Amino acid sequence: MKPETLTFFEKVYEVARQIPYGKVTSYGAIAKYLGTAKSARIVGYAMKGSLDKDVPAHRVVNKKGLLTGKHHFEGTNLMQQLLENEGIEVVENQIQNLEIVFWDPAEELNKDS
DNA sequence: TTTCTGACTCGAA
DNA sequence: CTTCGAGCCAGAA
Repeated sequence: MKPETLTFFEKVYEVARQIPYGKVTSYGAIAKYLGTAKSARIVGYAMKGSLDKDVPAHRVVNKKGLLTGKHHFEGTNLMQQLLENEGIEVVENQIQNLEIVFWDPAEELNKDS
């Protein structure tokens, strides 16, 4: 199908949907993978809509591993609970061992899908 | 149509 | 350490 028919949102969903269990990525990483590294904020905006989809939005955090989008989840610690449930350490809204659990779509994902 | 607002990021002051 | 501006795209008013 034509890429032009795919909106930025849809592309974000496809990438986010493929985040492996126990791993996380950043808005910027997804944006960069899509070719628009500077549109990281749009990725975040897209994630908000992804809450109604089969997208593990809780696995997407900002570049520093901070749970900046936790306020968009039901509770104040739901996002953290979900991450910890996957074996990810979260302290003070920040992911621990980020370098270990970080998943870069640009390196682990093929555009050919 | 324009204008504003965001789960962001980087660089500069 | 903090604060600001710019860049990006989509959707609502």
